[in-house]
Amino acid sequence: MKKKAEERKNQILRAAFQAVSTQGYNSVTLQSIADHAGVSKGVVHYYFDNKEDTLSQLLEWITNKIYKHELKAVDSESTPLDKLKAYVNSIFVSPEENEKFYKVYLDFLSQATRNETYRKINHSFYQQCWGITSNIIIFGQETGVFDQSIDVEKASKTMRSIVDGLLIQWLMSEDINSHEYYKEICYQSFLKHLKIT
Amino acid sequence: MKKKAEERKNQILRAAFQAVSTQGYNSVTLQSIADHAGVSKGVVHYYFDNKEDTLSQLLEWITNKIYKHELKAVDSESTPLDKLKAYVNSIFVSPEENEKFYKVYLDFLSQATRNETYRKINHSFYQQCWGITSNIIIFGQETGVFDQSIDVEKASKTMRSIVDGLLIQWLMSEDINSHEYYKEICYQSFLKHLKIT
Amino acid sequence: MKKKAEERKNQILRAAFQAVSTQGYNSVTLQSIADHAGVSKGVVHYYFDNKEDTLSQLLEWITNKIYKHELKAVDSESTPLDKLKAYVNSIFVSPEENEKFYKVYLDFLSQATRNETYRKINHSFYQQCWGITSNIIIFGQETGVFDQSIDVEKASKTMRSIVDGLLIQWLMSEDINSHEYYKEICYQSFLKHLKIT
Amino acid sequence: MKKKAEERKNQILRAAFQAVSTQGYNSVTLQSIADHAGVSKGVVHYYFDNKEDTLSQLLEWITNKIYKHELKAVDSESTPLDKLKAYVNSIFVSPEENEKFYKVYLDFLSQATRNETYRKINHSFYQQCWGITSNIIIFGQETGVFDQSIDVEKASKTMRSIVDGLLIQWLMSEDINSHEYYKEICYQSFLKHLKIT
DNA sequence: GATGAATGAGTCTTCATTCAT
DNA sequence: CATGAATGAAGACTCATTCAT
Repeated sequence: MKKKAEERKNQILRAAFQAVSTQGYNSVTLQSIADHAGVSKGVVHYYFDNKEDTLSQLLEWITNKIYKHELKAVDSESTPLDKLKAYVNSIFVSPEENEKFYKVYLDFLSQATRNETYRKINHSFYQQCWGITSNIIIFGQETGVFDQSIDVEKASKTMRSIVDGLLIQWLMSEDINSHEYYKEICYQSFLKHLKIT
Repeated sequence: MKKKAEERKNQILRAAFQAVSTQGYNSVTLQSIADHAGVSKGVVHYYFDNKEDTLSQLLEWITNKIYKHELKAVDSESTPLDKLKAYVNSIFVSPEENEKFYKVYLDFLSQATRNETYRKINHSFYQQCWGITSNIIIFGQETGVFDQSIDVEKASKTMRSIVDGLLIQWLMSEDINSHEYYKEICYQSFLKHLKIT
Repeated sequence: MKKKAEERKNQILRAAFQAVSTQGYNSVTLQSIADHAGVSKGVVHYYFDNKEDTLSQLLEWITNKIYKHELKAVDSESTPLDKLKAYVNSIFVSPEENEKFYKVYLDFLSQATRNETYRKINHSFYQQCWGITSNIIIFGQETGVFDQSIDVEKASKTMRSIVDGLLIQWLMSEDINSHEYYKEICYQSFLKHLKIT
Repeated sequence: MKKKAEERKNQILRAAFQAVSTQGYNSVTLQSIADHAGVSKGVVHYYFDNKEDTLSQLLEWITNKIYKHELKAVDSESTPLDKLKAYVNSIFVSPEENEKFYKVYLDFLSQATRNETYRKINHSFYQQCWGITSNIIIFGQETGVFDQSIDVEKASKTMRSIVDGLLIQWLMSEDINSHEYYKEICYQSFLKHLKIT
């Protein structure tokens, strides 16, 4: 029985993701989420306390999915450079995916500036992201591929900032097909930053 | 008479900035903007067509102010490195100022993903920002301070992404006093990126 | 379930009729309609798209009711003259009823001059009214009671104009008790017009 | 000085007529009336107490103008039949004029059902209209052109109802070019009613 | 568990009216 | 006299939330 409830929640979260991505955090209605999920409005309230609860669980769910996706990609490679490449590839998936996710993610960032719950969830996500790059950098330093003088913490923050910042610029650009171009900038910036010797 | 109207609009835009920064783009009400400006609700409608008009003019006004502020800071220095330093200083003004502006700015970024008007205004802002760093980089290359091989366009995008990305991470951090720390990361990342010779 | 919704809509339309009759088309508020129906404001919006939708459905509902009432009265008689008499009786029901309906009807006529939806609904109503009198006239001509030379279409238009025009004059008169007098004028005008032989 | 004020008021009333005809009684704003008159909003309030005062003076002004127009037309003819013809002609002036006036007039009728001031003004207008036809009928009876048995009061009411009713039907028709047709119906109905011998 | 009818708080928006200049 | 800036009351509409079925 528990399983069924879990599935139901996932179904609603998936629907919520679609709905928020299309309509935006503030324009989205519980009715619209219910419609996307193919259930009635009451169901959403049955599985979630209220609108904010629904959406904060969505943030947790989606950031966790993204993190796992990135982690898996990095783990499946064995050299620092391959891991770095895999990381960038796992982030710049496709214009469609990135657009959908970053629209929602920007909404949450915007909310998080004034909502402690969201802020904390997002902070955890950042820590996970920093963790991935930290591991890559340390591994690279240990194997002599990356510059020894790099401050791991600082570099991780810079790398995350490049990812977020570039994808935001891409979203704001007039040309959605510049996706590949921004991906390139990201990877080259990473390399430059880690001063490959 | 025209002057008075212009002042009135600025007064309302200042109030709107305060109100949006505190309450957020979507929670802000025209009533609250009017309250912040110390005028009646009707006045806002007298000077602006509607809520969206008010807020899009706010975005234009605030990004323009920020751009001019950065430009002035950079122009007042004469060497590439001083200009770079001045640019970073003009961005990382103070925790209070940065928090206020970036809260509002994130709100607008979030809106811009689904609103062409906002997107365009923000795109113009980006072009202005890219322009500032491009000039610094080219100047540095001409004077032999920065690496000749740097792709100016790409570097400018990376630099803007570092600024945005770091300030977002700073906003999300638990420690608002890490402002100085993030500023440092920004400057060091810039230097590393321009491969000072 | 469908039936309940239908009843609810009728309940609201009845309430809307009362409200419009009392306050007038433009002064009526959805709140007032809700009050008259003994429901909350939201209910009206639940069953109708918006104010105009509510009121245009009211126009359709009320004109249809009037038409059916007139038709039934005429159908229950068997001679042309009796039908004519029944028609007049079905129109001039009582001062209270006529006042209530014609106040609302004048409101809609006034709206219909600038609103295609209302104009069309009202045009349909006119066609139904013309149909009733046309049938009476043709029946009268066939049975040799009415003048053969009467142009059925023209006569129907004149007859409807006499009904509308007289009831408007009655509404504008200082003496609401002149109802019977205006009814008499109507019937006599009809007879004169059909040149009873 | 008095003359200038009178002209000013007329200028505003003319503007109000245009504005009401286009936008409707309830949609019209004092701003729009001021715009049509080419003056500022304040001016309207200077010459009229408030919106209702403006519009009730408009009703008086416009009905008076119509009455004088009809009276003049009738007075310029010398035989009963010519007077009757002239009366119809003075009413069915042109599609444009009739449309403009009857839109406004229907608005006022609709208001008059719940506003004593308007009702009285309109009742006076009706008395004037009845007066015109009464005179024609009596003149026709005296000269032996019309049926002696006609009840003058009743016939006048019927004749006014035919005018109002037909013009309303014409306004509601899909074909605004049927103007001539409705005029014909009006004249023929009048003749039929007065039983020309 | 699921549905969707009902509620009502909260906002934008319009506009008559006032009044200082 | 004329202007138009300012006010604020009023109303349509949205939607999260509740709850009876």
